[in-house]
Amino acid sequence: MRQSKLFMPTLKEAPADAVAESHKLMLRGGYVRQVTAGVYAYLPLGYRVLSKAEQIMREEMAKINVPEMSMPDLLPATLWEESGRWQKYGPEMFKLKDRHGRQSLLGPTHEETFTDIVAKDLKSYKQMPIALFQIQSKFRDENRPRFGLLRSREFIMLDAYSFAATKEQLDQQFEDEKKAFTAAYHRCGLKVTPVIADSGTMGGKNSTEFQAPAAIGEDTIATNETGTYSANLEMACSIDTFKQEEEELKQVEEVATPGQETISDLVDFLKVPATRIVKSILYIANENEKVLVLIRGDKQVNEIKLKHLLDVDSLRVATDAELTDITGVTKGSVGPINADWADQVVADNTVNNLYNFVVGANKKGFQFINVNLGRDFNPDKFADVRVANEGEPDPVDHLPLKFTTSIEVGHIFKLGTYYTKTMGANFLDKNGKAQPVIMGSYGIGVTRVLSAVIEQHLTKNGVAWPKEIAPFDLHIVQMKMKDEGQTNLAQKLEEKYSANYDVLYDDRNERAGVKFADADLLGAPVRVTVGKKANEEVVEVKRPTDEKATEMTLSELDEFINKELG
RNA sequence: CGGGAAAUAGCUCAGCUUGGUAGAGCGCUACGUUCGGGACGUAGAGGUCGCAGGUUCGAAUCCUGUUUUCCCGACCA
Repeated sequence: MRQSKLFMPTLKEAPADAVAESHKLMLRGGYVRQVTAGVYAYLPLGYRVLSKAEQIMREEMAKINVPEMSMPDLLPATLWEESGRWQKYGPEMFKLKDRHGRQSLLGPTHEETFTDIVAKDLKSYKQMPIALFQIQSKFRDENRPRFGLLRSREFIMLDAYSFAATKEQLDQQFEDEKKAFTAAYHRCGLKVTPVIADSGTMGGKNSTEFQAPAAIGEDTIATNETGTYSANLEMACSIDTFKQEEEELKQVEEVATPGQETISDLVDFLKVPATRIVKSILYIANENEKVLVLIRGDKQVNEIKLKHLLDVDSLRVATDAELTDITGVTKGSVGPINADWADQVVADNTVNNLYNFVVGANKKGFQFINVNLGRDFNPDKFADVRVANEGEPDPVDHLPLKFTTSIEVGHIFKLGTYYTKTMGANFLDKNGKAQPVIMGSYGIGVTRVLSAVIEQHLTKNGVAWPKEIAPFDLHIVQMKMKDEGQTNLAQKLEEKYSANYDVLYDDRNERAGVKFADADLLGAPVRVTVGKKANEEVVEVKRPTDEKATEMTLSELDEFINKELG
């Protein structure tokens, strides 16, 4: 490809709107342009990278015998009413009406469509296990699109769906997909950690996220140094290292703590450590159930864990008005004693084994001190509902947890029979008995992969593309277009290497500085500069991470390219 | 959805407080000089100042409304 013909509008300065380094680079390098908030056009360079990443993913799917197909973007609401997600999915769905007034939507994911079109056609256990995938645009009306391709409203996703007759088959399919995904990320040059994850609105209990550590990530993952434990912070568990010495039980006392609302207020006011105070927070589950959650003062409640524990669709902290309405007191005075208004009292495990601690007295501006479990109150259940802290031992090997921000580049789910049951996709098992098909779903955010790869491969002046997804393998940069010797050599190299590689030949009549700057920005794995020594058939070769270029003869170049690009 | 900021040339921004015919740098075009790390000079092209109302003799500037974009958070994957 001749660079003079490639629409590659590079910028010296990044638009002020861009914050993430990957976003800036994609705009500066001429990979993408924004059309509207969270919607991007892929220019030739961006499209090439995208296509290469998709090709890798196609190959990895083929290796596990999963064929490609394509579902429509435009879907009828009726399908989603069948699964119950027309309501449940919420405002994130792009909904629209056609001219006949029929409700439609732009697909944010395709569990329903695959259940309808594929699962319902699987009539016998003999047809399974089987899986299919597609790569297409997905639409999610994100509340707040940001960071370029990292959180956009229209994005490209690879989504695979598996159909099994038995749990064992599903487990095997899940492992196959996990392997294929891992291989695809690896080939894209992306460092990825699989972590324990929350399955959100997708349903199912067992899900794994693929997280790519990066400076700009929206997620935090907790891992130990050996990698034997890794979880999204939303799901991470850790061992509580605090231990209170056993004490003689003292008499409960009510003390006035006027105006003290927070734990740190009470620490100062009562002169006790936060570990001797139990925080009480009122949650509203499914908009009707009042759940009082207790946790030791130095810890925080993990709402995702709580949501799983309670097995509810919605969960939120009660508003100040609701709190007063329900308990009669304000923040800071709520507690578990005489809390008849609570439908359920859940205590985090950190509350166990405390002695003579402080809780709200359910009387405005008062606390009880010297409170003890069993004697003064009993929670309905104990559970782990706290946010893990960095440095605490992991639950597997008891090694300290390290937190890393990262980008979610994929998520795989063991869906089970939720969709097939609600939508009625049954098959006959060996005994001739009707059973719902057991499904799994597997997604890679293809456009996120691009952002993540860039985030992980930034250089001083651009990016160092991993060779398998670089927009071009070889960048031939001719210094002087008017020099016939240089032109001859550059064209000779272009022709020779185009047979096996993607070659970009910078044939623009630009100054050397401009060409070098653009070449750094582009970051092809191998750059060949054709300059002064063209007539001696000597070129300069540089990889994006090399400090300096190296002079090479043509045969040395040949060897180098074979070694670098394979 | 709560909070904050912004919208003036392709990009980065000034001008607005104190109303008076639209500015700079980079980029673009032409010519000349230069020619291996985003050159220099000269001459140009390019903007209904987001949109709609209002105040005024006169609005980029003041007022009202509206749209869009970005950031922090909540939500979500």
